[in-house]
Amino acid sequence: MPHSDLRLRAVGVVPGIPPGNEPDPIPLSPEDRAELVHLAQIITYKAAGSLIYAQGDTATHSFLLADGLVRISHTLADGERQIVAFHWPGDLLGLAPEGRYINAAETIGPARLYRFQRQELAAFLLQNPRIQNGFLVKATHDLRALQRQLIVLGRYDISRRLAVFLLDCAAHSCYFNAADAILTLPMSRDDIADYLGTSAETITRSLARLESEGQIERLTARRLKLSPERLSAGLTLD
Amino acid sequence: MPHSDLRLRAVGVVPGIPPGNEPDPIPLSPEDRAELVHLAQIITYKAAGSLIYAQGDTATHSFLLADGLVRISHTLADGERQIVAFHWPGDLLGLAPEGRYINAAETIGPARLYRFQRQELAAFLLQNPRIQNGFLVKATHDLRALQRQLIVLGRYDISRRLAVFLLDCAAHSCYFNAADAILTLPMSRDDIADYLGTSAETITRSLARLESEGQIERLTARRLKLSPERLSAGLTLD
DNA sequence: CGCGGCCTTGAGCCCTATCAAGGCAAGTGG
DNA sequence: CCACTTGCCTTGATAGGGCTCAAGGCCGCG
Repeated sequence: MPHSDLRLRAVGVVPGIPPGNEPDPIPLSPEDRAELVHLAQIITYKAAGSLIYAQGDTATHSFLLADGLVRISHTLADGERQIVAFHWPGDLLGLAPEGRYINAAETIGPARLYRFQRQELAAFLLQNPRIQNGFLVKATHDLRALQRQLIVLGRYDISRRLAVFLLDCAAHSCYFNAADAILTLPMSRDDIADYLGTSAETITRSLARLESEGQIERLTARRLKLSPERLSAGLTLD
Repeated sequence: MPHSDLRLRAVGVVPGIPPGNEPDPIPLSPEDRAELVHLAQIITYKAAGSLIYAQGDTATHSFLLADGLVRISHTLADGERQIVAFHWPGDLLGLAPEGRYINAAETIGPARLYRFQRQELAAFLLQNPRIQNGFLVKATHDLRALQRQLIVLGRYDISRRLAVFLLDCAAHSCYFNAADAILTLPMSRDDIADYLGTSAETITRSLARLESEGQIERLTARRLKLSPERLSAGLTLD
């Protein structure tokens, strides 16, 4: 292959003012990327909802998502589920510090990932400070993204959580057509609800509310026409 | 000094079954620690509520908390505040990926920290893979802690959020006396509320509720006698 | 002793969870 | 091609947890 699609996704600061624009990835030299690819095995999932690893499994591998969308979820003893993150191409998965995965990782639609043996990867990173630095920067980005989600869950009502979420989705060009401002949601109401700390019914009602306020237009359940300016108008992030 | 108090705090998996026990820090060799100390400047704050850095400030330094307690908060445009983390000794602060601090960092009581020039630290880490690896592991721990907080905010009612929080506090021996199970809260109701995504009034009411259920006993506003088993009984985490 | 910050308590209302039922769309087998 | 099934989405009714506004109490400090 001429040059692989291995990359480390950077996280923008805010609900991006211009949706459809993804920030530049965290820099990795072509040589470094080649070395990583060399170390990795490519895993492909064709079906949606495939389990990449389960909560509680022995953590044998780490992953780098090349293509597709993955949800990271944690199920409580009473069956409640919280989705802790959606991972897009360029995101790292399974960097569990302990011997076991804390969360489950499942595909949403087809996906392709690079798979690394944890021990091998760890040893490799120690030998390659620049790449390890890329991983550290990536972890820092992910920390910031989680902090922002914490703010959203802690301080926003559901409509605003949803507005942030839709804008976040719109930042990924694969699901958002900037030309006509149409977002194609790849995940179910349940997934969105479990990500935003609410219920699927409330997601539906909030979408209806956003529509009545002219912030979005529901073409079908999964196809939404966004008005990015109106969506971000009510938000106070940054 | 014989051996410094520089260390990288590890994060335990759960509301620790035996409170008062802190997990072993992330390993750093004495030489590595000495090098880090050499690179750092020591900063001391005597007053509570001292500003270490403000939201939006140019990010010139990173910090490692040696002693004391620090809150990391983000204030929204409408004045709402969310506390994104409390930092204990051994935690890293100000690892902002961009040029500016996203959040503010303020002391809660007296504090002492190691301060690093960001650029210097970055260059140093590139030269010292083992130390950089320690930082990467630390970031991974922090990621996990944030994920857990996300689960708590997304799926728990306020009483249970509070139970988790109290157990977390009790994991830090400086504020928890394991002998008599007395926790001395270092922060105000407002701080707790802004951390748990609720209001100070609700914190008070939830404390009252926990007391009526025999999970805690309020000696004074800031001194609580905990029943760790009962507190963790209602929780479903892990 | 008095002041101010912090904590507690109360009342009313709104948002959202929950339970329940119905609609829609895509896929399957006859 | 159509009936049926199944998963997902929407809508309704109701109850309750938590927010907000407001006032009063407590404690530490000057």
